[in-house]
Amino acid sequence: MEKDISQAVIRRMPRYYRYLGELLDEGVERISSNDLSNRMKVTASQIRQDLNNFGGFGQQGYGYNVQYLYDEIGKILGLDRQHNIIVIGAGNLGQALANYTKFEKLGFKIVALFDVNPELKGKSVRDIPILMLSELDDYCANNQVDIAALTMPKSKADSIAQKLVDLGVMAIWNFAHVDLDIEKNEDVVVESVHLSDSLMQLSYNIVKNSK
Amino acid sequence: MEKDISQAVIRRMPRYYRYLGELLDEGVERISSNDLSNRMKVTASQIRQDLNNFGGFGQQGYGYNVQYLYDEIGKILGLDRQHNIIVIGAGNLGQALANYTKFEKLGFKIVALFDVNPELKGKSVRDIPILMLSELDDYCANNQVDIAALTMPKSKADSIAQKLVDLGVMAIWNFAHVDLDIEKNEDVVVESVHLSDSLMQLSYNIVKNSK
DNA sequence: TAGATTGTTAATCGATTAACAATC
DNA sequence: TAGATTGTTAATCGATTAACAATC
Repeated sequence: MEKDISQAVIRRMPRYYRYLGELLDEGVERISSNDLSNRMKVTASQIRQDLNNFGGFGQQGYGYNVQYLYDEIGKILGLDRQHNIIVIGAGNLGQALANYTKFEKLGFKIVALFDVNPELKGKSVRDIPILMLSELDDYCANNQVDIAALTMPKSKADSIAQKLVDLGVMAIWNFAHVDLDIEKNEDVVVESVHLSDSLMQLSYNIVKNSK
Repeated sequence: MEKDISQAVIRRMPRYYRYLGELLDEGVERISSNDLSNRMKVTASQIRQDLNNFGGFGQQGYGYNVQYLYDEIGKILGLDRQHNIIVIGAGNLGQALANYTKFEKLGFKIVALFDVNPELKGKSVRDIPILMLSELDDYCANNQVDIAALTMPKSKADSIAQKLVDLGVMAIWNFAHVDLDIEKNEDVVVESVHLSDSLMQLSYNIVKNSK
């Protein structure tokens, strides 16, 4: 296996991708690490170092071709393939995720939502069906599921995460306010969005600012 | 001003708070940095270093009193005061935020939602009123607003963020898929939740894992 | 007191920045 | 060719870990 690239670098890649997308929209064809660094408020050195973890995408004296770099970063991030997502929990957050058309443009397709509330049975969001949690096993057996997003209460998170892994889902996008037991398992990819943690960080900075 | 504490440390504080809360629920009275490190999968050294940025909360030979440490970290994170939040955009995500009772327990109270869609006029979520965006100026003039959460499309994000700052809101919780211009302004606290970035990071790790 | 565990200094490791030779 | 800018090595900076004296 190749040397692992640090998480610090990985975290910055989507941001590069975002800025390159904006440049494309503006019709910019090429950009130097220096110009990009001014836009993004990072050092040009960091941009060059980060990119060179994956290969030499630029050209001396010219800079980087925006479209080419955009596509290459897309490949690095796995955006050149489709990922099927199921959402566990069809409450507001689950439905919000299902309504984001942005994700689909990036190759992430939400294919079904699951809930325990019988009132939601038979309903759908943007043609994405809401199924009962009891149908989960069946669904996973008959459909390709790459990612499961957990938007249900944290008390259920660990058991459902374990069940999903048993059903063959190898990546969990966790919105429950806990660290999942399953994270200890190296083979499972877990990415957590801890909204209350984010809010506390915000709060810390408010307090700091007001001093 | 005291020496700034690194963002790496700040990011870890909510996680400590979370684990201490769980310990409290379990009725654990005291814990050593070593025992906590086993639970959290970090080094005991890091825990002690992190905490000592803010003061000596422990006692040699004893460890840390869970309740005391929990309260102290709460104060550090500004959870000992109430923060009023308005949410701009009353779509699924905005309503999902309004429905999280968890935030309120942490001192973050969502007081109003704003939208441009006239169909939402007069409606409410958990008794939190949905107001029209045209009422924003008035509302901010007559109510204490500490934080504004942006859940509307990114095309509107910069202009609304600027407006909010002009109205005196000093912190923005940004869910739009852009970096805000306002972030360059040192006085404004901006915390962004970039869901698509998070998904791309997840995707990178899927690709890496499948190799 | 003896044992445990912190607070803190010192050592190590990794990430960021600077510098510049290579080269388009 | 001259100028620009990369890719990459070296230097710096900061964060993490280890070690241990202080002390409960």
